[in-house]
Formats: sequence, structure tokens, C-alpha cells
Amino acid sequence: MEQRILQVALDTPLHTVFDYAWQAQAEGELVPAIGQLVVVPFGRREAVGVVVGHVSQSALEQGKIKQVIAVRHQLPPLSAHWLALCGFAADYYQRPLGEVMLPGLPKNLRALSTVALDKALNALGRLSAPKKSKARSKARAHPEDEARQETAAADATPADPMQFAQAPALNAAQQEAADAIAAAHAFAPLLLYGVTGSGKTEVYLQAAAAILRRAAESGERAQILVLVPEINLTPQLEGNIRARFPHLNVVALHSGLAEGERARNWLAAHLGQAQIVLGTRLAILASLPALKLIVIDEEHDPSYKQQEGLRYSARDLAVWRAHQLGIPVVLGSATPSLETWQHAQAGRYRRLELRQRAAREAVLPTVKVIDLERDKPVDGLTATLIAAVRKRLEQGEQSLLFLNRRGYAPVLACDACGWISNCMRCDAFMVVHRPERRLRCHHCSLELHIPRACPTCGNVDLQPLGRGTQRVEEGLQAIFPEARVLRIDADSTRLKGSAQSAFDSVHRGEVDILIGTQMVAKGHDFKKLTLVGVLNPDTALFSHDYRASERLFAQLMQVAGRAGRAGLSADGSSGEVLIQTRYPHHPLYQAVIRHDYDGFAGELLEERRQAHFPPFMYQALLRAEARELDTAMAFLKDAATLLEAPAITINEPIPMTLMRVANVERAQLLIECASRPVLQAFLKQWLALLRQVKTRARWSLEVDPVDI
DNA sequence: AGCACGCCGACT
DNA sequence: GTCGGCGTGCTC
Repeated sequence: MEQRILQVALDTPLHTVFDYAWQAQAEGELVPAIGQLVVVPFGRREAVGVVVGHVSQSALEQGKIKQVIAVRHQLPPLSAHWLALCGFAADYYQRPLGEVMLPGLPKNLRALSTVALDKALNALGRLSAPKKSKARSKARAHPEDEARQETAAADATPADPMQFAQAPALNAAQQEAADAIAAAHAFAPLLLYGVTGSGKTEVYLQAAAAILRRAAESGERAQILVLVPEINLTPQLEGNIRARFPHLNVVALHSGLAEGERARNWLAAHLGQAQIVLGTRLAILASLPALKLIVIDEEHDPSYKQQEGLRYSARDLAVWRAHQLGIPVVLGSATPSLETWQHAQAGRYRRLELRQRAAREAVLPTVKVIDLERDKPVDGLTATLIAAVRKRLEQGEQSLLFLNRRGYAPVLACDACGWISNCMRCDAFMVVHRPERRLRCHHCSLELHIPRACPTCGNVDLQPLGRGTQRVEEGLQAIFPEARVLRIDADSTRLKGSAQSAFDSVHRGEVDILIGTQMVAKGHDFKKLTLVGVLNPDTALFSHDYRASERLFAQLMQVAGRAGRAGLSADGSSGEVLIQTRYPHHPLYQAVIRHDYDGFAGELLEERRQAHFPPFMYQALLRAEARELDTAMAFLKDAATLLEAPAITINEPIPMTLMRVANVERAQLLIECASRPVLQAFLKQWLALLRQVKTRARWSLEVDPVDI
């Protein structure tokens, strides 16, 4: 019987694939195809891997090669396109292939038992249309009902899947954009540049509809992938998509799903059953055999960058994937990332522009700054802002106060001796959390009770300094005792589903004043919200991180965009945005007032060009951590001298800004190069050498780092 | 990364 | 006398 050597990628940090012998178990059993999942013995355990190659002979000695234990024949192999995508990501981010391929697969598929996989496949085999979960669970509970339901399903005339719900009419700019997307028959990176509320979603939906319909007419399968930055944004968009495409199979892919559902949804995508996949960044690595369009909503959002493990940019991989498949990719934003903007300016990406808000009468909100030197705040709120909130309350409209700092106060201090609540494990303050009466470190999650008295001098009068969302909530409730105040931040939405119910109650109008962190700034379309107040944005103005102003600008434009989306306020005015600042004349705020992304982005790009920063320079960051800072620094110093190459700048190793986290000292080394391929070639050689260095430091490399 | 083997301190 | 600390070595 046939025998072969299979090369298998496994989820291990080892930079290699592994050879296994495969022997047909029965006459005529086929050799596992490339892309097939297999179970193999690995060390003392068993592991699931992906077959990535066939060889007739292994370079290893015979005795070392073990036999494949099982082949997941029930799962169709992953496509060559998918394997190439993972191969690219592994190469580009300098990680082992298996570490790219396997963590992206749902746990149920990677399990050593096939029970969950078979169950998921079985579930998908039975259902074709959406509206599934209820019917299925009922069927399982009462087997006799099952037959009845299946008969009923067979009797019903199947609806035309391409029968879509009535779509709102597009304005000229929207129509032009949708047409341009749908007309692309090859790789086409398109920047959909549209102010907040300009109806970008409608453009995505109608372009998707056109592409799906065209494929159906020519008898082809088609799949659309839509990426959003946060899980919180999927339910609203998912609802809109399902309503528009009632007969299509729409599935979500994000880390908030239960394992069973995640497996079913992933499989629906892999089997080509799902026509529309809506997901967060991890969905970019899904298997989508009939992919015809990728949409990345809010493409500038930092959430598209994975910040642990494989540190990939879902946006960059999306562009690569679209290029690989020769399909359009739409990057939507009101404040594109400077990388994307630069591509558009250089003509590599085509720019599609929406200048007007889509809802009739909805105009861009009026933005004003409140000078904190003139209008002294009480409890963080200026008289001007309080008056504005009061007016909205009287008009029965909603206000949103944005403060990107959770907790009650960022630090607890003793007036008598100068003690402050430093974290004992990190170089950071412990934040006061009033509801739980605790001090919490936001870096290592160490928690302590709020001390009754100062730990060093015994003074009982400890003062919370500064303001977080909890304290502002308290202050607002005191000023407006009759108002319904709701705080939405990572702390108030820890429980599963609580974020969704919080947003729902805002939509239902059960909230008068919403206070929140960046969670509330993104994407949500609150119809009754007409006032946005920004409490303390100044810290980002003078950050050492050169990306801080790009991020602040995007964040302010985005949160400002929550105001007045549905139309004019009761008094006939447009939405209003008030920014409290000590620097009212700062060019960043002035640009926000003018809604002038173009101008501001132009200035930032010019600065970046002169300073030789991205997007005019490519970077990689070597990070090292150890119990002793010296260990980490010594490793980086060694690393810096390991390999020299022309056109490559290796900077000095430096301790990180937040040097110590959870009792680990950290330092980093920045590598720069004006050419991406040159940098890539250097990294490959350099890492081979680095892996041989003996050190007690733990280290990792990040390509295209965003937080430096 | 797991998961072994392998040699030195405080406990039933 | 053992349980267990984490140092180092291997995984086709």
C-alpha cells in the first residue's frame, strides 16, 4: 500500500515544518492532500497540524520519523490560496508557519477528538438558510418534530437568494463609489474617504449586492468579507446586513463567539456556504474559497493591529489577500491612516470621496473649543459644557461625554507625606476604582483594597487625583440628579452581553447622558445624540509617540461624528461638539474645528517625511524582557552588533517607556530601512543569528510596530 | 511553547 | 528520608 512523507506545520515556536510518514490504512485510501488537517504524535503528546507538502524522501534519519495518527478526511483541505496567505504572513512577520495557520482555526477543529467537528459539520449539512439556531435546538429536543420541520422546509418554495430588501437611494457620490467598487475586475485597492455619517456602510452594502448578483448570474459562487474594528460593532452591522440580504447566509467571526458557533461559522465560510462574513481582525485569516470583495471599515483603527502573538496588521494582510486573488479591497474611513492616505496621494490606491452626510438635513456638527484657562472646570466640567448638556436635556436629546480614562481617578495621593499609589510590580500608578473600592493597575491587573490611611504616614485623608469616567459619572449625577446617566467603558461592560445591552438602551432613548471611553466613540449611530463633550484630550498632544497626534485627531473626528447624525436638533441647530482644552489654538484642534482632515494629514505627512518616519520608512522592533534590566539590555546590545547591512539603521537599545510591567524589566531596539524588501531580507538573516544567541532574556520581533 | 529529565532545600 | 524548585534540552 502507498506510503508517503508529509510535511506538517504545527503550532510550535520552532521555525520548521515536520516530516511524518503516512501509510494507507485501507486499499485505495488517498494520500492526504496539501491543506488537509492531520493528527500526529509530537514529543510526548499529540497535535493537530496542517499538511503543507509531500516529499518522497525525508532528510531525517528513518528512525526519527513517526506515523500520522489520523487524517481529518471529513474536512475539505484548505486551499492553496489560504496556504500562500499564511506563508506570506509567516515570512513577513518572521514567525513559524504553524503559528500562523493553527491559532486562527477554531479550537473545535484543532481538538484531538472529532466530536465537536462532526457536530458542527452535521449542523451545517442540515441547514441551508439562515434563521437556524432555534430550529436546530428544537429539532434536537424533540426528534419527532424534526421530521415534521424538514417536510415543511421541503414543501416551501425556496426564496430567490438574490432577492434583496429594498435599499435606500444613494446620492451621486455614493453611487459613483459603489459602481467603482463593483466594476473592479482585478486587484483594486480603493480608499472610501467619507466624513462620519456620509453613508459608507450603504456603499459597502450596495457594492456587495452588485457583486453577489453578478456572480449569481454567471453561476459563480461569491463571498464578501467585511471587517470592523471591534466586536461591539458587529451586532448593529450584522443586523443591517441580514435585513438587506434576508436569503443569504451571513455569519460573524470574532473572539466573542462561543466555540461551537465559531466552529460552525468558520466552517460555513470554509465550505463556501456563507456568502457574507462579518468579523474582526482575526477574520482576515479565515478560509474563504470564493472571496470576491474585502471591506475594511474604519481602516485607520488601531484595533486592526494584533498586539500579541503573531503581531499582524489585518488591514495590510487584507490588501495582500486582495492582490493575491485579483479582487477589490475597500478601505473605508473619515480619517484614513497616514499609510493609506500616502498610498492614495501617490496614486497607488484609488480615492473615492463622500463629502456630504447622507441623512437628509444632517450636516457636520459644529465643533468649538472651551478654553480651560478662562472657564475653570469644577469636577472636570466647565460651566459652558454643563449649560450645553442642560439644554440638550431640556430638548429631550442625548449627550455624550468622552473621556479616554477609565476608573475613578488615575492616582491616589497623600497630601501629608507625598505618597502616591504606585504599582509595586510596574512603573505605573494604581487607578482608583470607586464602585469596587479598589486600587487597580491597568498594566498587570494587580488589585488592592483602597487603603484606609496612608501606608507610609498614617494620614487618613487620602486624595484621588485627576478624573476617570467613574468620577465624571458621579459628578454629572450630582449636577443633574433627574437625568439618566450611563457609563460605558471596559469596566462597566466586563460581563458578556452587557456592552450590547448598554448600547441598546442608548438606542432606545433610555439614557440622557452617556459617558464613556473610546468604546463609545466608534461607529455607533445614536439617532437622538446631538451633543458631544470631550473632557481631557490634551495629554496626547505632547506624547513621545509620534503617532499620538494622528490617533487623537482620528479619535476626535470620530467621536465628533456621533453628534447629529440623524438630522437637525429640536432647535434647528446642527450637532454640537465641545472640546475642553488648555490649548485652544493648537493646530490639531483647529483642524478638528474645520473638519480638515486633508490639511492636517498633509502637515503630518510632511513632518513624517522630514523626520524619516513611517510611511516613508519601514521599521522593526526587537523587544527583550528579563527580571534584570541589564540582562535585556545586554541581549539587545549583542543583537545590535550581530549583523551589519547597507541601508539598514540599527538604533541604540533603550529601556521601554513603561520599563517595568509585572516585575519584568523591558527594553527595545529599533531597526529602520527605507526599503521594505531590504528590511525583510535583513530580518531573515538577522533572526537566524539571533536564535543562536544564548540569553536569559525573553525576546520577540515586531514588524511594522505601532507602539514605540 | 510544552513536557521531560536532573540535581539541591524544607517538610509529612 | 521525599516533594518540588526551575535550569536545559528536545520535539519530525
